[in-house]
Amino acid sequence: MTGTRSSFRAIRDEMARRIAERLWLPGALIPGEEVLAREFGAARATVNRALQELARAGLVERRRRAGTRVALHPVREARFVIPLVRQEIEARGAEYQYRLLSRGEAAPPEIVRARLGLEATASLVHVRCLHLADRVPYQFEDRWINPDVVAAAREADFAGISPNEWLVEHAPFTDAEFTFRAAAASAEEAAVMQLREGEPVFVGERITWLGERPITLVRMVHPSSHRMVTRL
Amino acid sequence: MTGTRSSFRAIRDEMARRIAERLWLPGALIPGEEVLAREFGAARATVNRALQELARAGLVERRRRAGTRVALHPVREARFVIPLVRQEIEARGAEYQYRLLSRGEAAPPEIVRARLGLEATASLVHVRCLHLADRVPYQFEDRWINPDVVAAAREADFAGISPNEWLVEHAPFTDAEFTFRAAAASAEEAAVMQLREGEPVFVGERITWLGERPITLVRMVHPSSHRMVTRL
DNA sequence: GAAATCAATTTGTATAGACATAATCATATC
DNA sequence: GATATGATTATGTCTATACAAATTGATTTC
Repeated sequence: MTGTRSSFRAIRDEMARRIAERLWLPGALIPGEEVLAREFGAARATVNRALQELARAGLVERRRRAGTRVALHPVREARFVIPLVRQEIEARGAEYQYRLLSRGEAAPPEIVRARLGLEATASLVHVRCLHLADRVPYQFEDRWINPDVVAAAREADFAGISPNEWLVEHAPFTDAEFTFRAAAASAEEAAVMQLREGEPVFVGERITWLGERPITLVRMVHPSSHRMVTRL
Repeated sequence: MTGTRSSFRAIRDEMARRIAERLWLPGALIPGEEVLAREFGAARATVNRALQELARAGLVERRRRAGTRVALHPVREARFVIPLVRQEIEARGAEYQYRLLSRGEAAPPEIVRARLGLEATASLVHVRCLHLADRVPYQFEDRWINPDVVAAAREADFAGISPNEWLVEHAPFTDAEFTFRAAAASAEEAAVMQLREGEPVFVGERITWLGERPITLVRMVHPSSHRMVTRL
């Protein structure tokens, strides 16, 4: 193939094709970087970059000295973009509205201790609000903020700006954990979202940390019409 | 910082720290690669690699000639690993069981045409089965396979091996679309999963293609105790 | 036969240098 | 003033080379 216009993209795609078309069978050892570099008429570093991308995508597994082999069970991973609710709604061409439902401070141990791993004495800022798309409830946000990390949260006015967006501006994070599941709407959720109690809802939860310190826990409740989609 | 042990990881993490701690503010232009290379005592290529990773993670935005700036709205993305059901169950230390419920061929237009975009005449292999963890229903799998792409699916014996695993072995794919949502259990789903009708279930759907040609559509139904979790 | 040791091999990473590419800014032209 | 043009500059990519790190396989030692 010498003479072909090479680039790590072209090489990566060609190798992905060979895997997809089973020219390189699952579990099989593929040629070493030097051999491939000669075949593609490129430097080893270029082939290396292509292979590293395939490895990151889960198509191949690489080990020093052992070489590179086609993944037996392509443990593919799906990536979901997590935008701001407002952007998500506006991207659909819908009108965005925001409504603050309640705001307070509390320290329920099942949140403070069990979920965030904080001392039982720590009190948290608690905000409940609703995001609407074309005047229909889109997401109910139930959020707890740790003011020991984000002191300004005590004074923040969440009537005009959602805690979602406020935190993006004021509280950088280094780590996050996402959970998604189905649940039955509680009486409160049903009332707020204009659903019947017990109706299925799609629930996302996110905890974020700055280093070791938890910043915020948020529970996001969507009606069952909500879909989370991604393309690999 | 010359003299510090450098590596693209160390440089990447140091820059991530500066962003997290707001030494580099959102929207701000950060120094160019050459300057950073001098500061870190590394080659420009090394700084480049570090910056590319930060860009991929969504922490910075880079444009030729314009330079690199800290992302204003870190549109973070969550990555979910999609393993085989069996691996998922065994990874929890639970006993895996598989049960074939039905197997046939049909061509319902709402699947053939509307979902897969095939000619109305195309008939599909239809498999329904159940995956159990410690003898409790874990996932109900309702799958349609396009035998025009995977001819062997017509003869495959799905009593011993789940279509899930069979397809991984026999049908490579190049593209996939994932959808997740909450729904109410249908009468059939409730019966199979030992739930009450209308109870919330967590539903995943996946369509895969080989090039332009659809391979399979699968609907995966989990009880509402199911959680899909990821970190960062 | 089991354990320890060592050499060989493959990927991982760093580097300097080069050119490509895209976008910006200033300038010239209509 | 609006539009084209071109120089400039920061990032994008490739190359050749070098050494590091991990792991295998063979060899030696007990």
